[in-house]
Amino acid sequence: MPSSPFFDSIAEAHRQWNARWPEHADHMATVTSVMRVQQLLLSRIEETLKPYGLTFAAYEALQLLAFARGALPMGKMGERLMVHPASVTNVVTRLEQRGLVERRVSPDDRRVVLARITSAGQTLAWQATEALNESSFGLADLTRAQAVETTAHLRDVRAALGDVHRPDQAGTSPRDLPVHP
Amino acid sequence: MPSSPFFDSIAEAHRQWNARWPEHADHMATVTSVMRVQQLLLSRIEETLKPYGLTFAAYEALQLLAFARGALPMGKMGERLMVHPASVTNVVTRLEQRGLVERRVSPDDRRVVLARITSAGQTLAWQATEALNESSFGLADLTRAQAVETTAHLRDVRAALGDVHRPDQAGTSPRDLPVHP
DNA sequence: ATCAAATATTTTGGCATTAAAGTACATAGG
DNA sequence: CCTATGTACTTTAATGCCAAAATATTTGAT
Repeated sequence: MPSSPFFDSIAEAHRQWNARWPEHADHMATVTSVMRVQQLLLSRIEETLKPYGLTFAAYEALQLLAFARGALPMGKMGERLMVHPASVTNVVTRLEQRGLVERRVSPDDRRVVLARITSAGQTLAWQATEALNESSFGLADLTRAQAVETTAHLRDVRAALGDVHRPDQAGTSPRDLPVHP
Repeated sequence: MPSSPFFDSIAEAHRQWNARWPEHADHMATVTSVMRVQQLLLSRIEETLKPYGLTFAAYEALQLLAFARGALPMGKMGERLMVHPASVTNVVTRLEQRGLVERRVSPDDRRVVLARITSAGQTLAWQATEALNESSFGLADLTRAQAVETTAHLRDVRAALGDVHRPDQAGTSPRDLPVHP
């Protein structure tokens, strides 16, 4: 019996829940675990990105544009990143101010704003990606096998949340649900 | 081959990463999965809590006080919830304005502020908890077995992140690392 | 006893996110 | 045409989070 108040705070929370609502304790523990891991990962990743002056949100946007061949419409970026359109406006504005990204109105449709990464942006994106890879995204102490297994289980969770089709029935009917309902 | 651009956006990202940095693609996919699941869970949970006027952060603080016997120091709340002290100040202020929580200075140490749940707060906490339990915290479509397995794998991840001791060696030496370094 | 260091909380500032309203543009139907 | 409706993006407002500075209080060392 450890002397510190909580050896594993999630196990402790599970016990408390189990004492009152045993039917729901397991799902509660899963949710709490996801939240906690996300919190820890995010802080490690942002620590790695800090030298490059990038938040994780900014990195994701920049990396998306780095992968893209040419320019992307703002709306497409929001879809891919699965964030609100206003968030795209925010992050692209800040990247643009630093000269990492350029905006221009689409010649085809003047409602559309296209974002394109600059060469300075490409350089920074490559460096930041290298740093993240080197740090294994904060998961250096996790074996690749553990990573693969965890991802597989989380895919089940995503399936239960409607983010993906049943894993054993790939290619059935693609879904095109709006991200922002 | 699905006709929609991304059948599973995480599998797609894994392929892209694997083509360039095969050593790191598995860890990247794990991180991306965690982030995505957290996002989906949080939005479901906040949807469930909306009728009670609670965000998830507010719910967690309120529930912590509901479980506590008496009053808790603000700092203790931050430790338990693993959030920044400023966040505790914020959320308690808002709960206090709604009459769900009361603040008072500790008689023992006048630097310390104690927070205690009111009876109105207890009632609301109980109702919100019932709603979350009913919704299985957004994971109603996940079996309990899947929930348990996922939690176990995430415990490995937490262990790799230093959040918990090695799962097979419980009770070694309790750690008392500060949450906010 | 006094003064420096540590502790507990709040304040301030910056960034992120969402919802809702506003602006500009495109398109389809009369 | 030209108007109604829809689309793409931005702006605004509210909330939340963290980091760092500020404030108040206690503790420890000389």
